[in-house]
Amino acid sequence: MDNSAPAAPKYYRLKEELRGLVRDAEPGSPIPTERALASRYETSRTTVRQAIAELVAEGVLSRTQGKGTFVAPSSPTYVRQLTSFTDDAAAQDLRSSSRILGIEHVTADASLVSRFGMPMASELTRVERVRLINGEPLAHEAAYLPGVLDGLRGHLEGNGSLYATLSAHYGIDIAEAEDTVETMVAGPEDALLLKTEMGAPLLLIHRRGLDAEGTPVEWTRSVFRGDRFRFFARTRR
Amino acid sequence: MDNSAPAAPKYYRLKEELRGLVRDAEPGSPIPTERALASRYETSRTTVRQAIAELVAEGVLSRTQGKGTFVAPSSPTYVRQLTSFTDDAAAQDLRSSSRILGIEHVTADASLVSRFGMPMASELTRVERVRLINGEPLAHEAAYLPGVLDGLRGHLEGNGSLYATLSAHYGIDIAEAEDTVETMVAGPEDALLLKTEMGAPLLLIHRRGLDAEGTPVEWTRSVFRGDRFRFFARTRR
DNA sequence: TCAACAGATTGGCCTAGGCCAATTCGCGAT
DNA sequence: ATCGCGAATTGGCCTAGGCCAATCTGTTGA
Repeated sequence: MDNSAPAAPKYYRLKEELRGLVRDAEPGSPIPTERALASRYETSRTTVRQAIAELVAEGVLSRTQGKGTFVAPSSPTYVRQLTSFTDDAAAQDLRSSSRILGIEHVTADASLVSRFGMPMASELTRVERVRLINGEPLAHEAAYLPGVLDGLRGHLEGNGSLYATLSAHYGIDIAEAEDTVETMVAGPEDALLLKTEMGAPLLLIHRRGLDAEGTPVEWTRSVFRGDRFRFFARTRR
Repeated sequence: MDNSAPAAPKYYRLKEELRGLVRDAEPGSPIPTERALASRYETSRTTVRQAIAELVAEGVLSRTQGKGTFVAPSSPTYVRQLTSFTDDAAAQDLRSSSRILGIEHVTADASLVSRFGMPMASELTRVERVRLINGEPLAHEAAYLPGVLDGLRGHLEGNGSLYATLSAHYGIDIAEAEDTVETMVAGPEDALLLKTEMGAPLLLIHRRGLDAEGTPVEWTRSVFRGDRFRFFARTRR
């Protein structure tokens, strides 16, 4: 009779069931505890946790040890359109900010030179930051810039925009950017920095920034939360 | 003493351990069975399975019920660069092909019209396909094109390229494309069509194709396997 | 020689429950 | 009232093992 969906695993049916229950619920409102759900749906906590885990990965739910599981606040989805994080956020009426994890000078690694086509600069500046939207972590990125940029931290703490700072204080203008977008699974460090869970899907973006002459002047590795983020591109043939 | 990584979950340590073992292994070679690994590492099968599941999601391993778990063949990573799937594959020396799931005429839905800025065409043509690289499924996509395109199936079965067919037989030339890229988790249908696992990370891409006058002439929803695929974009300010 | 069948093997899914850590709540002392 | 402490609650992680389905393997019989 019913051969439409006979083989769907139990955790998946539960997941979709929960998704339906949550759809009309107030963001931030709690859902029943795992033990309660296991009892209500006559299943084991393991199965409930598997269903919840995928909904968390999709950004539908969020959970905290000791507190409970909640309907995820519908965080604004940040869309990457232009080349500057700060400009993009402003264009979407989002408050952007950054937490600087470190600024340091590094010597040009062979892999950096070859993989990213940087000119043979013996010294590079590395800027590692967490990018926040409305106070919530969205991305973790490390930018490499050729040369020794003195006083960069001070300038960055001022307005936050790397591109604006580079243009105003160092005469570096990024005219063109090449982005490569791929998926990634969150490890412990990513989970911590982005306040997400291990195993959550992330977007890994490598960017090469070029100036007006086509010379590479930036290479950045960014990791974005898979929920809360979309990448936009316009291509002409 | 050792406060470097005291709190890393067991399944994660096992995952990285396995990743190391597999790094130098021949693609396609089998790894020990889940039960054997559980015994060797003095853990439970549940924990082993969690470690393997993430490695499968990353494309490092692949497994089949009844057969075993294997080092994933290092599938070529398809990179989306231009606007045409067929052209991109050719540029990367990959054999591309398509499996047509259905071609049908649909009446313009309000959501289609509003969300994608299609002109008010009462009739649309919907083309649903699975795109393959070297015979392996890479993407599942559904394209909507304005108007009733007679004989489309025949032309598509000929060369496979939708854009080439539209240009040659229907006078439709896509000059510009707008892509939105986001993550997604594989459900049962996606897993089946793309020969991947439920819960595996996917890339969901919505494309709006415009002709030389800027009129929308295509809207496509594509789901790509998260391993095996990268998206490339070049942006000028 | 080869086909068919029976058992063993392997991953897919699930159960039942334990211990720990983070958080919350209530009660008692100040 | 308020602070502090301990118990209860909740998610995080793990164990041990069961049943099923898909696959493989060896044996048996035509």
